[in-house]
Amino acid sequence: MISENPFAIFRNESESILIKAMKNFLPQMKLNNLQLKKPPNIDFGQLASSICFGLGKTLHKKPLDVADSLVAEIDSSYFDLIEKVVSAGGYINFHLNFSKFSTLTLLSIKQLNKEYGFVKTRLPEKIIIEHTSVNPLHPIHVGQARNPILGDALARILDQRGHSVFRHYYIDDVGRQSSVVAYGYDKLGRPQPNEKSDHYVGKIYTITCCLVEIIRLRKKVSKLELCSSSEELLKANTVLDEWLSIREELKQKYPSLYSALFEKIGSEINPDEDIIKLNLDYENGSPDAKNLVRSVSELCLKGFKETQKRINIFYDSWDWESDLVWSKKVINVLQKLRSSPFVYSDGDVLKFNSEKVAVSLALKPKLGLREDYEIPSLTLIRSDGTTLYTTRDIAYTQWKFSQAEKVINVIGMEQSLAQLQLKLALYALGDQDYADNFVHFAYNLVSLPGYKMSSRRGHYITFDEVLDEAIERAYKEVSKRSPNLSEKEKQKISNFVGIGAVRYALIDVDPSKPVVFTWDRVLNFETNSAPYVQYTHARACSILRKIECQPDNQNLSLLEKKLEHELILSLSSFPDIFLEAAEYLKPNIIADYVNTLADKFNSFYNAFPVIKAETTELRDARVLLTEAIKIVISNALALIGVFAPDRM
RNA sequence: GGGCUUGUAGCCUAGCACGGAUUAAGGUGUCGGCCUUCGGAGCCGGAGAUCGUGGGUUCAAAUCCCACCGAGCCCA
Repeated sequence: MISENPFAIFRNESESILIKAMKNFLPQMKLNNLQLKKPPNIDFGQLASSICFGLGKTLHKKPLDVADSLVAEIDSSYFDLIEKVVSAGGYINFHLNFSKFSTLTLLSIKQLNKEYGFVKTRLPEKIIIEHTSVNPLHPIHVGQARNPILGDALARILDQRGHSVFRHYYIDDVGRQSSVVAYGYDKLGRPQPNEKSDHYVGKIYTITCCLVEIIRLRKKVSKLELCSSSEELLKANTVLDEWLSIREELKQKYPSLYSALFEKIGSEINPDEDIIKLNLDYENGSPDAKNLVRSVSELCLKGFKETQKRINIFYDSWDWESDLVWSKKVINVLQKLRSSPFVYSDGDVLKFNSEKVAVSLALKPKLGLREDYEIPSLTLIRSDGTTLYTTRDIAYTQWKFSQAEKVINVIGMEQSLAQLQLKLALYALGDQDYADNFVHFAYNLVSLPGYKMSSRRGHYITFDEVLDEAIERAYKEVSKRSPNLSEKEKQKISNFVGIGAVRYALIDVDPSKPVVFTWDRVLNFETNSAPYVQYTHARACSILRKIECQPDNQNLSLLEKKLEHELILSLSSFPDIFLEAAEYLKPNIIADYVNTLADKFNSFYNAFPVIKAETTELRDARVLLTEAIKIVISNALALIGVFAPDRM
C-alpha cells in the first residue's frame, strides 16, 4: 500500500478508534474536537489525547481513572497501524505498529519520490504573488533581500500544492525619485555603464539626490535668514550639515562620477523644477520623458535580473506602474471611487474614508480590528493634483484580480496600514470577493547593527555584496576541505553552498520577527544552515552510490532502534509540514523541518552502520531508509529554493 | 495621542494560531570527549532560562485575557 500522507492514516485511525470508544463509554457525550497531538517524547507513543482531563472535571473523577476506563473500551481488533493504546498519567497514548508503518512510509516515499510530501489541493486557484518590487533606483540591498527569498519560497510551496502561481514584479517608476535618477542620468549624457548597471544607477541616484537636496536646503536657509525664525533656521542648518557630510562621503567613494555630476548639477539654480516637470511629463506620457525614465529604469532592472538569476528567482510578469497610469486605469478607479459614498474632499485634497467603509460593512471583527479603533483616512489625490502610491495600487490590485482569484502581496509590515486601506478600497468598490482574497504577507525589517539603512543616502549593503562574500567564504571552505577537486568543481560547489546559506539564513526566521543583519548569521556553514543540510544530503548520496542494487522486499521491521523510529516518524510527517506551510504561508517551518531531519540522520549515521550493518537484511532496510531521507531532504530543499547536491 | 509588530540561557532562534506530560527544544559561544568504522561542513556529554513585569481565567499558562514596561514601525 502507498499513501501520500502516511502519518495522516495513523491519525485518522487513532481518531476513529477513540471516537468509537467514547461512544461506548459515554453514549450521550457530544464530541467536539478531539485534537490528537504529538507527545513530547516518542516513548509516550506517537499521538496522544488529553481528553480525559476535561472529562475528569465533568465526571468528578480523576483523569487517570477516566483514561483507564476509556482505554478499556477500545477494541484492538480494529487496529491496523496502531500497535497499542495505553493510558498514562491521564493521557491516552497511541503507539504505532512500526513494522507496518515503516513499510508504508518508506515504500510510499520511494514510489512517489519527487512528488512525496506535495499533497495536492482539491481546489486549485490562480494565485498572483507580487514580491520584491524594489524601486528601480539602486541595487537590491540586504534589507530588501528577505522579500524575494520569502516570495519565491511561497510561490514554490503554493505551486507544489497544485495552484497556478504567477510571480509578479511591480515596477514603481512613477514617483519623484525616478525622475531624480533620470535627471542625473540625463545630465551625464545618458552613458552606458561600465559596471553592473543597477549599481551604477544607484550611485547616480545617491549623488544626484544629495546635490539637489543641498541646493534646495541652501535656498531654504538663505530665505529663513531673512525672516528671523531662528528655530526653523537651526533645523534647516542641521539637515543641511548632514547632507554636506554625505556629500563628502560620496566624493571620497566615487570621485569621478561625483565630479562629473557636480560639474553639471552643482551650478544649477533650480533642479527641483526640472525634476518636477520631468515627473509630470512622464505621467502624461510625453515621448521624451518616456524615453529617458524608461531607459534608466530598464538599466536598473537589467541589474536586478542578473542578481535574481544568480539566486534562481524569476518572474512571470513585470508590471510597470507607468503603464497603469497611461492606460487610464487609475483615473477609472478614481471615478468609480468618487461615486461611492466613501470619498470626500478636504480642501484640494481628495480622501478615502476607510473608517466609514469598515463601519458600514461591519468589517472590523473580520479584519481583526478593535471596534473602538478609528482607521485613518487615505489620501487619494494631493492638492497639486497628483495621485499617491496607494491610489495607483488600488488600480493595480483590481487589474491583478482580473486575472487571478487570489492575490498575495509580499510587502514589509511598515505598509500594513496602506495595505489595509487598499483592502477596504476594494470593499468600497463593491469587489468584496477581491477583498476577501487579498492577502498582505507582511514581514519585519532587516536592519544593520549601528546605523539605519538608507538608499537615498547610499547607506546600504547590496544583496550582490552579500552573495559575493558568501560564495567567496564557501570557496575557502571547499578548498580547505577538498583540495583535490578541480577548479571548476570548487566553483560550482561554492556557488550553491554560498547562495544556499544566504537563502536559508533569510528564510529560517519567522517573517514577523525583526532581523538584525550580521555576516555571522548569513555565513553560517555549520549546524542549522543550508550547507549543513546539503552536506547531509551529499552524505546520504555517497552511501547510496556504494550500494549496487537492492532487493525489492526489504524487511523493514528490522528498523527497531529508537533513532530509526524517530527518522521514520519524521519522514512520515513531511506532508503535514508541507500542508501547514502552504495553508498558513509559513515557509520558515520547511527550513526548520529539514534541519531537524538532517540532525537526526547525522546522529543515526554516527550511531549505526548502514553498508556494514550486522546482516544483509538489516543493511537493505537501512539503505531504503537512507534513500527515503535523501528524497525528503531534496524535496524540502526544493521548496525553499536550495540546491540538493550529490557531492560537495 | 492612536494603532500594528516584537520581548524565551552571554548571543541567535523554535514552541504561541489549536493551553496539557518526568526535564521549556535547538544552534552559537564556553568546558570535556570521539579520527584503524559508510564523507569531521560531523557525533556524544557538561554547565548555562525568574519564557519582559504584574494581575486574571483554568484541574493545567511560554501559549488565552487585561494592565504596564522596553524595542521597532505606521498614522496624526
